[in-house]
Amino acid sequence: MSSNADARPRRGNTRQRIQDVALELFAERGYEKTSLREIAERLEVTKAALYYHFKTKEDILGSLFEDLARPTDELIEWAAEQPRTLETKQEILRRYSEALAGAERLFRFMQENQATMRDLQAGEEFKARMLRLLDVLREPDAPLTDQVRCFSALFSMHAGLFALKDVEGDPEEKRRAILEVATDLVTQAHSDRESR
Amino acid sequence: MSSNADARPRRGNTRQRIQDVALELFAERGYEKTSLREIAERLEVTKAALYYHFKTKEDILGSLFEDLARPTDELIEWAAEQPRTLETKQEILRRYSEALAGAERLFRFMQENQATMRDLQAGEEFKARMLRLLDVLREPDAPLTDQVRCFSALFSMHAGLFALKDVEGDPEEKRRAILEVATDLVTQAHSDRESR
Amino acid sequence: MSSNADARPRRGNTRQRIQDVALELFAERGYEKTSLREIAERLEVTKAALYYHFKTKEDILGSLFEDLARPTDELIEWAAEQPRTLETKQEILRRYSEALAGAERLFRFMQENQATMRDLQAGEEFKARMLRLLDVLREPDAPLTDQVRCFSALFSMHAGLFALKDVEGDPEEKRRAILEVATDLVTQAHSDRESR
Amino acid sequence: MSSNADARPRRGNTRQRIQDVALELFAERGYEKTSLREIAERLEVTKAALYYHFKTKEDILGSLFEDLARPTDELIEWAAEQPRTLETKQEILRRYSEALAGAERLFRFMQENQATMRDLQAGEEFKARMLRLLDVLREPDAPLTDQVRCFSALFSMHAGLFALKDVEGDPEEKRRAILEVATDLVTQAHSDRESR
DNA sequence: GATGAATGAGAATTCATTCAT
DNA sequence: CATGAATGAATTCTCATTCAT
Repeated sequence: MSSNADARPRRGNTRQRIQDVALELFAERGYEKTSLREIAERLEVTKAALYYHFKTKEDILGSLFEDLARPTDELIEWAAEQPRTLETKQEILRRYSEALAGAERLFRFMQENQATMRDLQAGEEFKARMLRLLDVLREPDAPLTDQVRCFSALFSMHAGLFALKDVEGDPEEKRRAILEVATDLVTQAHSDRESR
Repeated sequence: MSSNADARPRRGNTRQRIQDVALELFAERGYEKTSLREIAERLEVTKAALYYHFKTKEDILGSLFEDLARPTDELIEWAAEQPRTLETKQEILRRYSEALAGAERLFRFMQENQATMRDLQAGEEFKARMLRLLDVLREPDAPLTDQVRCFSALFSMHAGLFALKDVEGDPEEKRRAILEVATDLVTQAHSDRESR
Repeated sequence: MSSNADARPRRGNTRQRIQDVALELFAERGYEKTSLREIAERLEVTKAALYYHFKTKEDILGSLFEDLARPTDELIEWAAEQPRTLETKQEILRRYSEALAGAERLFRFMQENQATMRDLQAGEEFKARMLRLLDVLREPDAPLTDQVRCFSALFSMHAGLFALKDVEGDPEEKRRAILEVATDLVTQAHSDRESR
Repeated sequence: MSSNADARPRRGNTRQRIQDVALELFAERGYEKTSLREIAERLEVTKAALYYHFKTKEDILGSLFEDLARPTDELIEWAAEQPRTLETKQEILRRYSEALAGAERLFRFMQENQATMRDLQAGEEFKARMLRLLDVLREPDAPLTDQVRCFSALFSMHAGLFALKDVEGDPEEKRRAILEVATDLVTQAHSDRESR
């Protein structure tokens, strides 16, 4: 019988707690403006303790991506193998929307710290993934507007995550609205194919 | 014979040059990662010279907004006074697209440094402007999806500015494609009004 | 044979050493004219080390007060509880004179950096203490001259600490002479009470 | 017809105005904490203008002493020539008290910025004057206590200038009270001479 | 009698990182 | 698994001062 079910969960989970607090602060105040001191203080450990668990500051961020972006990664992997049908595309969006919702803070962080992401290893990787996803959605020889539509669909899903924060109602409802619009865009882009 | 042909061209333009270099670096490397030392070095002046022209680092950024975002400001002002017709909305997008193109680096900067913008005075102001613009485009009692469409239109215009950079072809063509998609979205949102 | 006889004696005493050197320099050259660089250099540590031990420059000074002015504080506490007899007053002066001698450099510092003290937290606190001490010595309804005498007694004790430095003889003898004059003044002020 | 009788008295008096504002700020916030920028701003001129009138910051302060401390200087000159009678001493105190009142801000400044004064030329000079004044008051072979009394008298007059500020009543009355106490002290010191 | 533009030196402070214990 | 103590490099900013105009 484990000793502390809901008591202060200290112990093997320090790594986890660092990640939690780090993500919270990174998302809240930005990567550069969050210092390791702050993270350590909020956790009531010393800065040196952080270095026991992670090699560098960038590493902490990296670990967040590894842990939180994996579902997204798998989704993209899966998507790349599907046939390029409309149904597939729609399903991809549906799943991507959920993936985003599941790691909201992380994606919000990315959205708001793009300049920072650019020279972080995790940033490069993420950008590559996005492009692969885009490649699944769009038709290479489609007119520019349709390409934009696909891009727009993706981007709106990202941005919607937090930009609609101070707009209105129930988050889940909003998510579905965004998904609907994105699906519309991709559908339209897909349909244009035939009329060419 | 004029005294300094190519000698130190230290005329009244230093302030301008600071702004130029600052915007360049801010956009390129991000606000926090750009130090005043770098700006000064690139200009071959001392850091103190920057402080002769601007009170703080934030002030430099602020001045960029004042100078570059004014056309946008005036556009929004104008937009707020127009009747809420479809044509108006389309015209607004058209003009906004141009305004964005005219201050591309600045808007790219904003897009990529949102976390930073959040606690800058200029950030607050900009956000407020965006919301006003959104208010002109959307119908307050429209269904959520239509609201999202309007938001999406705006956001895609911003993001498109630079996110399409590493995608393809002629910038002007891309801009028009983005504008077209945005217009579609707003048009669709507007038209839904009747079918309610 | 212990490992570092005269090697870097970098034990737990750094904080102390900072305080020592800081007080020395603050008293010698004034608070503003003493830079953290100087303190660090004289200690052969880096500036950052100072910040490990103290949050700010003002904090270093604050800590000196906390450590050195405590005896004085306790004395004032004690004084406030005594009956307002002449004997008490004399005893207070006697003790205060000793307290001053025990933290000579600190009081000299205060005396010579009043302008600085004014906007330091420690300054406010000290002033409040002085007024409380004065309140114990003087009779609230005594004539103005007697109030001045009490104030003068106190002030002379402070100033004497260092102003007599370049005057003459044995410090301890001087201290006693100052105390005697101060006692005279307070005694006179107290005696006047009856003749009113 | 003169153009500006009571209008902004600009013109030949800038030097004066600099001195006024400088003294005001020096006394208010301390010498080091007062920057030339502040002085210039309050005068609505540029820093460079200050340098037209004074060679350095220290020079501004120096000029204040030259202008304001001259009466004191003359007094001391005069005092040094008088016979060493009790009446003389009393007269000296009386005059000195008035001299102090006439340049209150300057003396307050000195009192509160002793650490600064120490390495200013004006500081050295002033200290020398004080010692000469002290030499006129005290008897060289008097017991230590009596020497202290003289010193105390002088010092109380200085300190009283502003330390009694937050104590009570009418300034002029306070000045007289201080003078009275100082006179008492010197008288006592003088009288002891006989009883030796 | 002043300004506009700049500089060189230096201030306080913060940060990511290291390492012996 | 962690801390205490420290560092080196950087950062933003301020100051007294200079000088051509």
